[in-house]
Amino acid sequence: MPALERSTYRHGDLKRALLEAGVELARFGGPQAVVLREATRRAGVVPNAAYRHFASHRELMSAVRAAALSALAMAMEDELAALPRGGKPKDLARACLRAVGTGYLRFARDEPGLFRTAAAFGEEDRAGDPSKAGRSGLNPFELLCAALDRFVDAGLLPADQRPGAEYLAWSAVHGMAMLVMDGPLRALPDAQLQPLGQRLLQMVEKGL
Amino acid sequence: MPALERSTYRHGDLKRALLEAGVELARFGGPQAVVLREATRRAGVVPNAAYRHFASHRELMSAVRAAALSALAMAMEDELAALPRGGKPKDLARACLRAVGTGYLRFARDEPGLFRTAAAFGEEDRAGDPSKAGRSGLNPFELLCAALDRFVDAGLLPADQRPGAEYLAWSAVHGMAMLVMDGPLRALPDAQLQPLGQRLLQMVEKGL
DNA sequence: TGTACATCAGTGAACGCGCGTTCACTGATGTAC
DNA sequence: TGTACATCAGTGAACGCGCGTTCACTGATGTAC
Repeated sequence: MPALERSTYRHGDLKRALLEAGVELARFGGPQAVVLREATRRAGVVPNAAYRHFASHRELMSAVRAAALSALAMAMEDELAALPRGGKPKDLARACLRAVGTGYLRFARDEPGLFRTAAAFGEEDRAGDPSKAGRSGLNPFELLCAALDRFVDAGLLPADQRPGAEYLAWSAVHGMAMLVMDGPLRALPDAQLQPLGQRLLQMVEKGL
Repeated sequence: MPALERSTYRHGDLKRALLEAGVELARFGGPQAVVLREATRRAGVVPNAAYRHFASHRELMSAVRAAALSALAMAMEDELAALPRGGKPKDLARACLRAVGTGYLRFARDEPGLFRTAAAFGEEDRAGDPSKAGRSGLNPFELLCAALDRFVDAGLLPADQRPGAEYLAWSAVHGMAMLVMDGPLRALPDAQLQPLGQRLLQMVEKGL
């Protein structure tokens, strides 16, 4: 099994290459498609070479998932960054929560494979793992919590209703993300999906 | 590979036995665990015997999924049946929608493997397939739609808000079901999960 | 009522596949003298 | 500045596993005469 893309005996950056191959596999096939042997194939390396860098398939998978979570966090941050500056605090708080939800839904739509990988909760979750965070250093869940905290600060949500609210909001948005990815909303054109997503977020705002 | 549980050459009811074995596999391991060879093993039969009754693994899977959907529908109907008779129409309509959601969440909690199988939207969906329905003849989605129609009839939801509302409600409840099954709410004790589910349903009611 | 025969449910053996993982190895790299 | 050597990244070959599926078969059942 000679190396196809490489003239040197050493690869140079195999760990990164394997991770990138794994992410690419996840992108098109979801977590199921993250196959160690296929990642090594794409890196132009013999299967067991992976074991120099990952102790097991599980460990590679875990790294891929962290990358997917990080990408999701960035999609949410992109929406936050696109928000107009200034305005009334209440409007801003509303816009932030909406941006967080919109980013989540957009990522599920644009990158279903990566989204499914990020949402594969099966693997354990070390809190505060920076490899799962976006540019702000917050992971997707923390971004949601921060937006809800602003909601309370702006007086849009009674403080005694705050605990657990993150799971209510997350549920609503996560559910729609699932229906969009491989559920009955998969075939819905963007022009109809976009307003449906906004209605959902409005429901959360009003219902919290 | 002699039959272990059987003295006759013919099995007698192999199709049913395979389906039941498949459901049992799904119950404990989700859709991934529905393995044709294992189902035949449990039925005390040689692997290829399955092909007398199912054209492929896919077809067995599809039958198992229909059974899971049917069980889900029944869990929802159980909640509806437990509702007190009489009362004001508005209260009744609210209670119905809540019952539908509660049944959905309860099933996800009690039968995560079957729930994941029912929610494996990958397979195509023939509408009105009676094998996916509960005792009322309605499948889970149709039960939700019926509850929402009542909501409109009772004057709790403007008719122009009705289209698409099923996807908003479904999203919220489905999302929480996912978080409960293998997400961060998995470890939450029932005593805390129950009120959280009710808060979610209240959010949907208010937010629609 | 008894016998010949068609049907077809289940058998036995094998196929090719791809996976994760282990083992002993080889050879390029970089450091110590 | 040159050489000996330790390190360790990648090789080569193989392992056991379980899967879905195909083939030619066998033998119990039920029907037609």
